[in-house]
Amino acid sequence: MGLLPRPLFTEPGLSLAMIRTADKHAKIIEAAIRVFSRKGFFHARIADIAKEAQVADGTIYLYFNNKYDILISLFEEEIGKIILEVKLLLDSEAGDDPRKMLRVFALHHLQLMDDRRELAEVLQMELRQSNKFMREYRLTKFSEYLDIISGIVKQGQQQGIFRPDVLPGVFKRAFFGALDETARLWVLSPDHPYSIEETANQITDVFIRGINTD
Amino acid sequence: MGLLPRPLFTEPGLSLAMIRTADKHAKIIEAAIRVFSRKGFFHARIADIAKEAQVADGTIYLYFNNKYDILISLFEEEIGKIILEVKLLLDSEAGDDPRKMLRVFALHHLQLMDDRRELAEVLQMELRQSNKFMREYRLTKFSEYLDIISGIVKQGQQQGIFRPDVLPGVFKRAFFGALDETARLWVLSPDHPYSIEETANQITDVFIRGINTD
Amino acid sequence: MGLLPRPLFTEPGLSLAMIRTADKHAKIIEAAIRVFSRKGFFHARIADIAKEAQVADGTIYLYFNNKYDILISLFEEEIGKIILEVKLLLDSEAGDDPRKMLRVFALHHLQLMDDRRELAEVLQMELRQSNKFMREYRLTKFSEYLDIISGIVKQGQQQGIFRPDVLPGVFKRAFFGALDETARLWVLSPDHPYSIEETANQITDVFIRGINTD
Amino acid sequence: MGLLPRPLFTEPGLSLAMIRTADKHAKIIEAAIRVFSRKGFFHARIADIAKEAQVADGTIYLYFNNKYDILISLFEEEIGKIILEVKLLLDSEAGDDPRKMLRVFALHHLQLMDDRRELAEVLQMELRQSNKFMREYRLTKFSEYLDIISGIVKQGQQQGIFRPDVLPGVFKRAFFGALDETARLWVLSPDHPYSIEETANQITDVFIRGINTD
DNA sequence: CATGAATGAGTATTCATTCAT
DNA sequence: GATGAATGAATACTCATTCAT
Repeated sequence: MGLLPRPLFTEPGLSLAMIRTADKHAKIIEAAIRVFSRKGFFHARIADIAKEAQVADGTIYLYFNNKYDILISLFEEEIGKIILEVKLLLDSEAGDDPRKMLRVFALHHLQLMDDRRELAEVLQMELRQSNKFMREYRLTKFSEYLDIISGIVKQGQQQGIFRPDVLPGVFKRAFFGALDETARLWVLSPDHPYSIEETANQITDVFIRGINTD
Repeated sequence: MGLLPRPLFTEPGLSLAMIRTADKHAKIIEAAIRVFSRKGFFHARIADIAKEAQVADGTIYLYFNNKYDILISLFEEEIGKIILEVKLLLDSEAGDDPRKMLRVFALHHLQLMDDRRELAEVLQMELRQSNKFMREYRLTKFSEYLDIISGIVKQGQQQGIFRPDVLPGVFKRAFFGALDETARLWVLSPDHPYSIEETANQITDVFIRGINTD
Repeated sequence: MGLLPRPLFTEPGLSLAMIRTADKHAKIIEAAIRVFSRKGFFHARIADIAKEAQVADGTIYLYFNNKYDILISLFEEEIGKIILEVKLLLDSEAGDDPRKMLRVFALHHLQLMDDRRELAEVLQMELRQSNKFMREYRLTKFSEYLDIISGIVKQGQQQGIFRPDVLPGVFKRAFFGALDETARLWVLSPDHPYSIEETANQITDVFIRGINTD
Repeated sequence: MGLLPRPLFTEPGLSLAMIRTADKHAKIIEAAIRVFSRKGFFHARIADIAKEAQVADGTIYLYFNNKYDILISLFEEEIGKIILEVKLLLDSEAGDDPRKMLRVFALHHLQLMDDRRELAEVLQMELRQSNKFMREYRLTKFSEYLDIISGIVKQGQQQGIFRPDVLPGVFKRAFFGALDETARLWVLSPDHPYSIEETANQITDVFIRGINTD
């Protein structure tokens, strides 16, 4: 590294075609986020997504098996990105302090839901709605996201900072649920009375006090 | 005339027709809960609900304006019942202790979600899913349900038991979200590793420690 | 005759029940005229007619076999009345002059269509629309109405006033069609530029000149 | 490049796609004429028209907005064609003689109604039936058709052949009504006792004598 | 006779998906 | 790969008619 980076499009194994392909795939996902957030999954039409992505209806089926596959892919890919983001942030900003880590996680989650309103709506709405269909699918990335929380808890317990009798598997759901239900309010009524930081701190405070030893 | 007591069914406000009407209405709501939980709102057919309720398709439209109206009615009526239940329980079992009250609320919520799995699924799924459509509707009953929590918090703050800097409006969402996300897991995978009581206590412990003064 | 007329309701064979029956029958026909004219036959609902007639839906089926039967009855009865009216008028006002008779017929027809707008609409619209179904039915009264015209023509030919080579069976349709198409315009756009008398005269003038000998 | 002539199907304004599109549109209109004439507008099912046109149900909605739009398009297009036809015929066969023109118009109208029985039925039936709905629509083509008649009358009046006191706006409706009511009989009972030519002449005779100066 | 709640057959329209070009 | 015209299955809702009261 440090030498001239090879231009992306000449890199072996990443042909022009593959880039174009990746482009279309991404364009469709992005279009789907906008359309799903605007109309909801069921009321969104493939034609809407195609128009938004500036491709033909049929083109979508070159990249996805069916409408539902777009939703699943969207979830896994976007949550995948979020996981990378939050892990990076935890490394760079929270040091080894589990309390700080929970704070960083909470703030990041709420900020994300506020910054990327359309994505938030899709994750909020459809993640739940689709319970029924999600049963078959393993939402592996979503589990991975929740496991960041339980990981923090375990680390805090090993450090003796968090009470050992708290079940990490219960805590992760409670913590995530608390954050997400709060964010859901914002999606519904965008003018929130308290700032994101304030809210994130309020919630984290309660949970940290709740889990601290002594 | 005048001597004979009027037969019960002519008593104003409770005619036979009204009883029959109430019956059908309830039968349809109950059928809808089962069908929505089985297939989800969008995949549920009016014909399915009619069959399940043992009425003709058209009969449903004598009691509800449209498919969506069934969902809304179902919400408001069922949550209305839950509110009555939990308020009664708080009165009879929690005395004036806000900590006890949170515990009772949590246990009741989780138990309900576990006992009435089908209703739980509908509330879980469709409450979220329908964000899009709910915007127009005021989910008044749902707000009322959440306000029970903030009411408890305020009472605790007045008694000096809970920290005054906790925002009841944030706490109510966090607490509800924590409970509901936990219950959601059970709806998806019914075999939960920990008992309901244990889980309810874990969550309430965290929140009570988190909100307690000192 | 000349003696006291027996009151209708005591006349043997015309019981109170029969009168009430006749009342309901008439009320329904009148309601149907209003509703059909407002919405057209197909869009009119039995419930609309029942409401307009202030009877229960089911009551209609005590007096008519089905929706279509109302339309047919309406036609035959109303046209029956019109025939009586116009024949009376011809007797009293046209003497034995076939030219005068055509004039009276034309004026009466146009005036009727103008005075009873709702009936006019039904006759105009549905008479045509229902071609398909009318095929089975013999619209005997309608034929009788047209035959008044051909009767006049024949009389005029016998008197040597009208050309003998005019076919009465063709003339009757042409004359009626001319009047009715004119009236149809009024039903559509009620503000007609010329008076009814003027229009009736214009049309009759053309036809009388057209059929007069030399 | 540049030497070879562009293949026909890339010629702007007449692509293969456009030809195919025109085909389908026409096929559907033709099918609709047959089906509407057989069953009437209201009893005709979209599925019937699709089957008759040998396309899928959904295909119809690529060319028309809804069922009613098919009827309107059918009217305007078919009457448009008839107008062209009759104008051509008037030019080639009637010279400048308004009497001859009326004769040509009458014969053409009756012949058309006889030759194209199915179209005749639709125009007869539905044109009337749909009064109610037609009010919103301007039946521009139909007006144009009637205006051919009033145009002839005006021309005759300018030439001093027709009486100046005849109102062209009344005459056009009377003449059309006479022809159309006659044709309606044939649609109902196809075996007409007199030939088309004879009937056309009878009617035109009456009207020409009726409108001639002295 | 009168009622009106209940019935269930009937259908226009939508839209995910395919496939010939 | 890309297109978008064509497909046809799927379904909420209406309303004429019946019949128990």
